[in-house]
Parts: sequence; C-alpha cells; structure tokens
Amino acid sequence: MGQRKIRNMEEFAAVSGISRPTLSKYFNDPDSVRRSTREKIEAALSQHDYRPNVYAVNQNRRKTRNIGVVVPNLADPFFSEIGREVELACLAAGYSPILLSSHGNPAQERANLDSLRALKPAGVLLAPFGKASDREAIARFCRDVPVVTFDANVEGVCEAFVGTDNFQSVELIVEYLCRSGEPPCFFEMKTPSNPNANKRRQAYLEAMERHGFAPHIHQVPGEGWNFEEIGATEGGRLISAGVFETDTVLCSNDRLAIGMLSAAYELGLRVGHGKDCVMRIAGQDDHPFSRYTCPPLTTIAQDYGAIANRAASTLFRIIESETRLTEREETLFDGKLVMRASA
Amino acid sequence: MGQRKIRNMEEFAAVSGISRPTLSKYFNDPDSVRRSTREKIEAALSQHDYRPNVYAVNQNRRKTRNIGVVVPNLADPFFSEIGREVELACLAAGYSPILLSSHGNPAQERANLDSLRALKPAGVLLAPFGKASDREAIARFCRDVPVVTFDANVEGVCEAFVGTDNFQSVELIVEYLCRSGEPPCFFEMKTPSNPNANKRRQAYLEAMERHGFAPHIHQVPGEGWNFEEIGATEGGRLISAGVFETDTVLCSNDRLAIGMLSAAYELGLRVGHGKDCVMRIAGQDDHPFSRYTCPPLTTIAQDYGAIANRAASTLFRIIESETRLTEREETLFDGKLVMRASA
DNA sequence: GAAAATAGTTATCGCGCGTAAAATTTAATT
DNA sequence: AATTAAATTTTACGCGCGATAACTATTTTC
Repeated sequence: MGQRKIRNMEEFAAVSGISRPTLSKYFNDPDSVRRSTREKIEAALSQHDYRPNVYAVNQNRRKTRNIGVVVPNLADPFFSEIGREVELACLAAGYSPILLSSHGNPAQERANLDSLRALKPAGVLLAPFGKASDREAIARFCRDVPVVTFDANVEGVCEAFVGTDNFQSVELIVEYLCRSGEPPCFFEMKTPSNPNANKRRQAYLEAMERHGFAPHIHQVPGEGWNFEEIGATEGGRLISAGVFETDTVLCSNDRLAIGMLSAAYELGLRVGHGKDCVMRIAGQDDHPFSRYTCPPLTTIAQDYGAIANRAASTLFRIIESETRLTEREETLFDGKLVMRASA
Repeated sequence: MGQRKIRNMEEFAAVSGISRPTLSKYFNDPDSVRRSTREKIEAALSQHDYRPNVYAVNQNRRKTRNIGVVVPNLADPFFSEIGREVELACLAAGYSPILLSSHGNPAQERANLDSLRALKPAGVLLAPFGKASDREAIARFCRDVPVVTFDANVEGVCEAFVGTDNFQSVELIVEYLCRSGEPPCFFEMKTPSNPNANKRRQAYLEAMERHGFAPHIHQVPGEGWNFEEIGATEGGRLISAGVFETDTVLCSNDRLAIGMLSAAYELGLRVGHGKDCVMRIAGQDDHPFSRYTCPPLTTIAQDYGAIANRAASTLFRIIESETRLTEREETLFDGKLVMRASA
C-alpha cells in the first residue's frame, strides 16, 4: 500500500502518470481506455488505494449507478430472501443496491420512495404492498425513475412486473390435493393487503370448478403482518368450530399455514396425509421455515431466484437502453409443487 | 405545490426571500435560525417542495449524517428484527441509516465496511460475525469511523459493545430447567462462528456446577447458517442414538432448537413438560418463530429493543461529542425467561 | 511509411452546496 | 433613544469530479 493518502483524482493522476480526464473515463468504464493504460492505472491503484469520492461523482453524473430496492417488510423471510437475490444481481451488474424496508407500513413505502428520489437512482426494484400502497405516489415516482415491480403487481403502473403465476400455482396444488384426498377448503384473511391473495382466491374458485368440486372459502379478520398469529388464533378457532367442509385446508400463504399448524398441534390434531391423520394443511410460497414445521408443510414454491434475476435484468435493460419500454411487460414464473408431510 | 421545479438552493433563496447561507444553516439545523425566519422558510418549503441535493451536501460537509448498519445475515429474523429497531432509532435521531447485510459471508462483511467507508458515515452500528470476522479489518475501520458493535463482541475493538448477558441468561434457564425437571444437556455446533455460543457453553458449565449437576455437552458438525437444518439432521441423529444423558436439551440457540423440534416430531416423540412427554427442548434468543413451533419453544428472550436503542444512542453520543470514548463501554442486558410448552 | 483512426493531454467550465469574513440589519437591553 | 448583542445578508472561495474542446501522441490500416 502507498505512503500517504491520495486526496483526489488530481493527486492520483500525478502519482499514476495518467491525466485526470482519462482517469475519469476509466472509473466510469474501465474498458473505455486502452489496455495498456488500464494496466498502468490498476497498477497504481494497487499501490495507492484511491477511490473516487462517491458524492462528487454522483453530483456530477447525469444518472447515478444506484438502484433502490424496496420491500414491504424485511422481517418476512420471503422478502429478505428475495431482497438478497436482488442485491446480488445488482452488485454483479456493477450497480449499487440500496435496500429499504417499509416495515409493514404503507406510509413508510411512500417515505422510502421519497428518500430514494433524493438519491437519484438509475432505477428502482419495488415490491409494493399492493392495495395498501399509495398508487398515485407510485405512479408519480415511476414517471421520474424507471421502476420494475416484483411479487405484487400494481396494474398498469411501472415499466414491468415480475412475479409468480398464481393461477398456475393454485391449479397445481388444488389438483394435487384433489387427487390425493378430499378437495381443499380455502383459508385466508378477510382484508388481504396483498393482491396475490385475491388472485389466489380467484384461482382457487376456478380450479375447484374445473375439477367439479364445490369451493369453500373461509375468511378471517385480522390486521397487520403477524400472519402466523392470525393463522394460529383464527385458524384454530375455525378448526375447533368444525366449520371446514372437508379435511383439507389450503392456506392463502405459508405464514397462515404455519400458524394454523401450530394451532392444530395445540388441539392435539394430527395433521398430514398419513393414515392416522385427521386433517391436511397446505400453504403457498415455500417459506424458508416451511420445511421445519410439524409436520413439514406441503406448499407451492415460488422461484425466488428467477423472479429476482428477471426483475433485475429487466431493469438493467431499461436503464442501459435509456428509453422506457414501449409496452409494459408482465412476466410470471411457474410455481413448483413441494410435497411434504402436511398434505 | 409550487409552479416549476426549484433546481438549487440559489433558486429557493430567490423564491423564499431568504439568503442562501441562512438556508444552508436552516437545513443543517432548523433551530439555528430565528423563529420568524424559520417560519418563512417552512412556508416557502410547503409551496415549492425543494430538497437540498444529498450529494452536494455530503460532499461539502465534514461529516455526513449517514449511519451504517451492518448485520451478518438479514435472512435471520433475529437480525432483520434488530436491524429494524436500529434503523428506526437512527431515523428518530435525524440520521440516515444505511442497512447492509453480509449475507452470512464474512468476506462480505469486509466488503460492506469498505463500501461504507466510501460513504463517509458519521458512525457505524456493527453486528459482527465474531470469530469469523476479519478482526484486523474491523479494527482498522474503527480507527477511521466511530463504531458501536452489538450482538457479538469483538474483544477490545470499537468504541462500545451492547449485547445480552449470556451468563445471566443461561443461568436463568438452567435454573428453571433444573427446578422443573431433569437438568439439561447442552446442544451446539462444533465450530460456532458466533462468540455468544462460546459464552453460552461456558455459562452452561458454570451454571450446572453451581447447581451441583454434571454438565453434558454435545457438539455436532455443520457449516454455514442453515441452523435449522443442522438442528434437524444432527439433533435428530443424537436423539435417535439416545446419547443424551437426561431428557432435557438446552440448545445453543433457537434455530437449532427449531430444527431439533422438527426432528423429534418426525421421530414421533412428544416434546414438552407435560406428563405424556418424553423429552424437553429449550432454546435461546426468542426467535420470532419460536412461538409457533410444535410445541411452542421455551426460551430466553433477548431484549431486542433495548439492545438496539442502547447501541444507537451510544453511537449518537460519541458522534455528537466529536470525541472518542476514553474507555471502551460494554453494556449487557438481561435475558428474560419465556416459558412455553417445550420445556 | 504516410494517412487515418484512436486514445490521451491540457485547459477550462460547471455542478450544488458548505463555510468563512465582512457588512448590514434586527432584536434585546439599559 | 442609545448601546449592545445576535441574526442575517453579501461576497467570495473551495470541494472533487464530469464534461467538453482543441491539441498532441499513439496505434492501426493499406
């Protein structure tokens, strides 16, 4: 390492023997300079560890290389997992991801977009709340910054959307459940904030009709993001009350299912597809903990990696083309059936 | 809202009738200007929505108001939870938190510190890996930036450390377990990356001795962060092999316990403190999911909020005093016993 | 080996704001 | 009303880098 600290590009130009404008070009794109000069620069770089001042760079560049990543709630392992994938994709493409969680609070989502605006990001990857989101605020934001949404769609807003095909997924698990036992009832929250929940309900209705069974939907009250609690309390109540028309329950998501499984356990009911079991419970999402529930949860796995990478690469394409998409893209990945013991 | 966009402070000075230097003072500290002028500024602000350019501000300020928050793995709900608390504390104090996860990879921890350095943060709140961390890199970083560590201690490095008193916590749960049934065996990983694990083992040994019981420690191999998997696979193996000397197992952390509970379920063993139960399993940390395991996990709760807030306020104190601490502070909060059904 | 293309250099400006010193206004005190 | 202290305005400079124009040096092309 070098002797004394390099304070700015001027000084680094002096010690490296390369002019400042050329250095500037190099730092913007190392491949934009001749191979021999690049090597000279990198040699000097390894001796003096200088890095351009981020703030000065971003102040002067037309667009930064920052990418905002906004998720509704990092406390939900689903989002921390997909957030991680997105971050890595940004890093790999040479962008600087800035991860923001809205902490389950739609107002915070607006605040996050506001602070992102101040950071002049090249683009934003947004997993919106959905219905609870401030649609107008998001639309306004999308006018200024290229945005790709993932997980939850906001119809007609933003450049593109990447998510899971709920109709395919639900059909898949409904068919499996029907083939392997009694057709499923559907368990969900009364006022789901996530638009996927509505699609899933709709998909359930269609799938049941297609298979010639009567659908049964059970909605329970509950606010906020403590889905396990709601699944445990309300799900347990429904089980005790014996309101489920069949012995099989398809939950709108894994977190509700995790709660319901714990309630069933408390009630001393054996859940699963075995002979001695009295009911089956299935979920959707393949939550990281679903593998460790008792019994392990049968569910539909979303392809986290594919969603994250497609969302990211779509955004990069928009950014690098410097033009907005002529037509809004929607990409849906198939869910995969994960058969475990619970159903 | 105003008519056309204000481009810079100069233009905002024009429309607000306040000179630019005074505006600059105001944005640095609203209370540093006379009440009447502050009101004039805020009136104009509500009309024209102008915000100072973050990059220009940070380029010129001696120190930014950014606070780096580095956690080892956001996929672990413990860290996403404590990260959230820390973020909120920063926001409340008027700082801008920048949350970075090291994704379970110690090399990423170094990379995170490196990118933070470029952001010239006022201070950093760091939950290090511990043994796996690059001690030298952290120490070097601490020379340049005020750092408060939390959760995991790196002896002698950084301004201060805030965490949980493992000796108190372990003593608490060991005493409870001894009073309420057979004394516990201790279950952990052979090569724990977290320094708390070593403290907990030590504390277990001391507590058992104090209570007059022979300690039994069972260490299992396993790498990485997939603790549930290790708890399930290796824990299940130990249970099947019948190597535990008593019917009670204290796990080094909740995630191992969650895995072991699922293994016990698979083996058809009833876990809990009831008459019909064959073994007891306890954890440590009060992981967000511990409430929903089958049976719900008896554990020691760390005081997330207290740790996060103390770490943050300690850092603010250092930043605002503009002097380093004369003596390194270590603050340990007591754990609280959470009695659930598993033990 | 000369012309053409490419890459690098020097010089200069601008970005939006922090900051300091001096001049001026405003408010508080006697 | 005069004195003084505090707040504000004016003026001016600097931060570190992006961007550009006009040259100059180096490399390619035939």
